[in-house]
Order: sequence, then C-alpha cells, then structure tokens
Amino acid sequence: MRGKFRIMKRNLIPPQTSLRGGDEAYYQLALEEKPANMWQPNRLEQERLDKLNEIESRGFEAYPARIHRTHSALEAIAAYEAAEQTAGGNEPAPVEVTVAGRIRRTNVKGKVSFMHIEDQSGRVQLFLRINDMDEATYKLVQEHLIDTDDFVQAAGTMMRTKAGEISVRVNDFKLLAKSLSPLPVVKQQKLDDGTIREFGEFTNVETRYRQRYADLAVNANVRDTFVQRAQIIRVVREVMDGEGLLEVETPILQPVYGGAAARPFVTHHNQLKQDLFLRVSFELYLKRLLVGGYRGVYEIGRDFRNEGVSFKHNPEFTMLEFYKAYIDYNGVMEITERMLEAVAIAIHGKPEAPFREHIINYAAPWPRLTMREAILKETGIDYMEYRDAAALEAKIREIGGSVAPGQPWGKLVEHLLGEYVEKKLIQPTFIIDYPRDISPFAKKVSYDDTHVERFEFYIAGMEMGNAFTELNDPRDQEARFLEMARTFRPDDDDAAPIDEDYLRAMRYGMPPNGGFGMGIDRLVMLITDQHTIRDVLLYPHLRSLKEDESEDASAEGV
RNA sequence: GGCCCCGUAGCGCAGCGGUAGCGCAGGUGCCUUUUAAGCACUUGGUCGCAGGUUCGAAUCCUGCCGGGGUCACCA
Repeated sequence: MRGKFRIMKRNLIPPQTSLRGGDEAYYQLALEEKPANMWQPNRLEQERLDKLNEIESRGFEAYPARIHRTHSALEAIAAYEAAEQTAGGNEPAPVEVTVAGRIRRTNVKGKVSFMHIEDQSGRVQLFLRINDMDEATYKLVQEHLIDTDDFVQAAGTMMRTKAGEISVRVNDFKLLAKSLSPLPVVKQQKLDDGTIREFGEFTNVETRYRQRYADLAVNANVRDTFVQRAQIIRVVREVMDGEGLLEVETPILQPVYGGAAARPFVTHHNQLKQDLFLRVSFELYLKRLLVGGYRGVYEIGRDFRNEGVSFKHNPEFTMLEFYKAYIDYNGVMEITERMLEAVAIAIHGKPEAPFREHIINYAAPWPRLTMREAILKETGIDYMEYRDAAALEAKIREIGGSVAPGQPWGKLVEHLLGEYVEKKLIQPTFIIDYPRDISPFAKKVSYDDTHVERFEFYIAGMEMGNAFTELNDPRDQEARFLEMARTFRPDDDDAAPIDEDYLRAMRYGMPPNGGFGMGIDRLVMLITDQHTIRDVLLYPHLRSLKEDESEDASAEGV
C-alpha cells in the first residue's frame, strides 16, 4: 500500500510534460518503481507492446483523440442493401461510409486482407487491398501490427465480395486504440440456416464475472441480456408512471432498519459517531410519504441483505416497491398482472416467454389460491386444525418435514409453503391470505383474525414478490410490532427493531393503500431465460482473491 | 456453515503414479476476394497455494484459497 502511494506521487505530471503517445521517457520513469505485484506483461502482451512501439515509431498514433464515423456496422450494410434495391440488378450507386469498431477477426492474405469489426449494432467486414490505400498504412495490417481486439476506423465504399458478403472496400484506415491484452478467442461459423456456431467459447464463469468487461466484449448474448434488463426496467417504470405514481428516492443508510424479515449490513458514520444500517427494504419510508399526501409512490433501487448467496440471492439486489392509496390487495394484483404482461410483450412481442423447459404465460388474469388451499392441496395438511405452534410443528415432523424447534406459528406455515408448494408454482400464481404473525404490515382479512390480506406471487417455482392491503390503524400497527417482538425468539435474526417514528407518522393518518415489492433481478431472469441471478447482474458479488499487498502480508514472516 | 464436484499454456480441453499434450490464439515464411481461410515451420506451462506419502506426484493424502452445485437460512 505504502509503496503504491509513493508511485502515485512520483507519477504526478509536471505541467510542461507532454503525455503524448510514444513518450517513452515518461513511461519508463513511471515503470521504474512499479511494484512486483502489479501487472507485468505476459508473452502475448509483450508482443503487443512491442507492436505498439513499432506502430508509433513509424509515426502512427495508437490512441488518437479524434475519430470520425458516419455509419454503424449494420447501418453500413443496410445502406448498401438499400442501394442495391434501388439499382434493381444494375450496379448500385456508390455508398461511402466510415465505420469504427473492435476487430473481431482478421484474415491477412498478403497484399489483400479481410477483417470483421464489431460495434454495438453488430459486425461488418472490411476488405483491404494494398493498392486501394496508403501503402505504409496497409503494411501495419500486412505485418500483423494490427491485432484482433484493436479498435479501428475504416472509410471506404460498400461492396460485395466474391463470396457475397457485404463489406467496406477500405481506402482509409486508422488505429483508434491498441489492445494490449488479447481477449479470449471465440471463432464463429455461420451455418446454412443462418445460425452461428461458436468455437472455443469463453465460458469460465468465474473469469466472466470477475472480468465482466471481457465477457461483454466477447459474448454478444451477454451484452444483449443487459440491454434487455434496461428495457424491462423502463417498461416497469412506464407502468408505474401510468398508474399515476410518483418516483422517489429514500435513504439507503438508515438509523433504524425494517420493512422486511432480513439481517442488515451495518456501517458507521465517522463524524457523527453513529452506526447505520443499509436498508433491507423501502417500505416504511415510502408509506410515510402517503401520510404526506402523495396518492402513490414507487422506488426502484438497491436493497442489501446480509444473508447467503445462491442462484437467486445476491447480497445487494434491485427491488421495486410501490404504494398506492385507495386500493387494496386485489387492486395490487391487477397492477401486478398488467405490469408483467407488459414486460413480456415488450421483450418477446407476446405475453409468453420461455424459461428453462417451460413456456411461461404472463397474460392476465392469474390464478389466486389461498395459502390454506395451496398447502392443503400439496401436503394434505389443513393448518387451521393445528392452531398452536407446537401442534403444527409436531404435524410437520409427522409428514417427514424438518423444522427448527420453537418457531412462530406463521413461520411454520410459511415453511410448508416454501417446502411443498413453491416449486410447483410454474405459471404465474397468487398465493393469498397469510398468517398474521409473520405479516406485521398487512390488514387482517374480514373473515378471520389469524390471517391478513397479503399475497406473494410465484413464477417458475420462484417467489417473485410480496404485497399487502397495508395496515393503517396505528393501534393495530403498534400491537403488531409488540407481537413481533414477543413472538420471535430473542436470537432470531429476522426480528426487526420497532420503528417509533413510523408509528408517529401513521398516527397523523395514513390513507388506506395497497403496497407491493418485487425483485427486479428475478424478473429479468425470468424474462431473459437466465438461470442464475449472477447472469443478470453486471457485477455479481464474488469473494475477493487473496490480497498479498496488505500490510500484514508484507511482513513476510507470517 | 455442512456435503459433493471443479481449478493443467491467453481461451476451450485431454492426461489421473514414471517427470506435460491437443485445438484455437501467438511468432516466422508464402499467398491481391477470405470467412472456424489455407499450407509449412515454430514459441509458450510455479499443472490454484502449502505441506505430506513415494525412488518418483499434475495424478494419492491433508490443510488452505477461489469457483460451481446442493442443503440449511432467507428474497
């Protein structure tokens, strides 16, 4: 660490020093005290460094500041196709383009060369001939000083090669950025049916996640997933706005956390000498805003839960929550159906999307099952016949289930749902009416004191979201908080602190409202048919690799 | 956290007790319409790390690090 700091100071550039490419003396000075644990070029990288020096010594810039571009790869191809259409079999009018992108394939055949460059739109082939362009520039290509992975700019006229591929006949060519570290090599073969077969795919998941930039650079389908993720969130936002809800942002650092049964991360404000929690939900802050007079609010943002990781769990994840005044959970169910249907249509053009071996149909309406019915159907247990926790616990053991002793009744009921029902709910399904003692923010159902107006919805065997007819009776809310504090064992990590300020807000009067929370990452998984949350997060959480640069490790004696 | 599997060249993989191999990429040469271009020659590895067993370990054992799966917990 200390060593690094020294280098940084040394690297401060005096104002008169030029930092232009090829300033060998400057670069050498910076390298002098480079610590051994920093990057050292491997064999392939050293070759490219040597090429870079050679390019510059020939008077070419390797990292120019000014570029020019008139067409994306696909626009260039489309422009030529249009010209061919117009010409109707005759020689099409010349189409001049300047394209820019990353070289993904080179084929140098002496005095003529081919390469594919790729930009965000796709790929286009360049056709380079020594007598079409400046000879010194062509030599860079011919002598392999230009590599796959380099960024280049090419100007020329569109044409078709003998093999029929629409290409740019290049008359001007320029290096835009030299790539020093070669990306994983993936070759593609276009099959007759138009599908693309890949060879030597870059599949190592750990490297893909740790070096997502390389993953994205090489795997177009990964790039597509995150484009779709952005589209999905945009549609969700449009639906929320269409409901007349106001998008807001509430604190991530919270002195009192709550709104969900989850363990928080703890952090500390130095100056204020105050411990703070990273939010586990937005719920309590959002509902306070209804007290303030908004008829509805929503937030899309990050939640943090200090729990295990799995294919559907990441320590930080994106959540949508909304609260709308003057509707109950039936209204929320309608919005839910509408929202997911809109998302599916936006991405797939119809309310259906494949996920694993299933075709999920998002079209409204979805079936609604009470929790009691659902559990009875799958386990044969009518949990209402076992009204106290001990009896229900015994019954679960009797059918071969295993539960930790001493759990609240509602948690046992929830266990039955999670264990026996959840994975069978493939098509979108609402499970409604939950036990009161695990639902401290939901209104009681009219027919029964032990249940509340709450639903969760399940798709592809995954819990996707959670919603209530929100409790707005401050007396009942206070009693629920106290009940939670009493029911949960003192060591139960899910027991949340009582939020007195939230109670105060509710005492001012909160309009009746329906509220909703959904994991956006899981929604993206469903819609894009990705089977782990890590594939819909650009930077999923991974353990750090060992840091040999830490002060302790530098003692060597350890 | 428990259990199971994995970690070999830049990437994809084989080898599983006799001292490390293949394809692609890379290098040299030839080639003015190729497209997984081709042909010839060729470079490249602390076999995750540290111990142990053995005459000998990539290979067997133990521990650690990292990843995946699964169970527990949760969203």
